Amino acid sequence: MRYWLFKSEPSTWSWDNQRAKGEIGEEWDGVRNYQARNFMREMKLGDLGFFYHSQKEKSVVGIVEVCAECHPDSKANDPRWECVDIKAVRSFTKPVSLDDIKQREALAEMILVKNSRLSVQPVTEQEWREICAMGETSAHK
DNA sequence: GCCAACGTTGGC
DNA sequence: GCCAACGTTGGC
Repeated sequence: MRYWLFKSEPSTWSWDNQRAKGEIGEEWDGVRNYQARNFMREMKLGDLGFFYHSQKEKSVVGIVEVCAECHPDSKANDPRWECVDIKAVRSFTKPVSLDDIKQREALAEMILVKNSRLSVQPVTEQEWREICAMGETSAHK
């Protein structure tokens, strides 16, 4: 099982929009970048991902799960573009900001930091654990 | 709002 | 197949 990060502008598609879809989830449509698409092709059912708000917030706000593997993007009129479906799993009790991430030595090599323009990217297990620990206080397990 | 970094397109 | 021109993203 692998870990990922999905980036979205809240004004286009926010964490609230995503959560409103519940267990059904939603297509991660709109990706028009080969690197990002290729990562989605590698995703498997049950893989987990971070949901990141770009632009003003610049924070990881919650956790999502892949609930449909790669398929054609229903909103694209070009068959090259594909996407997975994801559903919200839970919200962070404390969103983890890009600043927080940059301050951690262990997270300095994240693609989020190194290549800010890639909207779908893999996350290592160590990075996953670190950010989960930062975002979820012990009070909420 | 600016601009650096990165992708894509198309002429040659 | 190269590369200049252009477009987009996202942090600042």
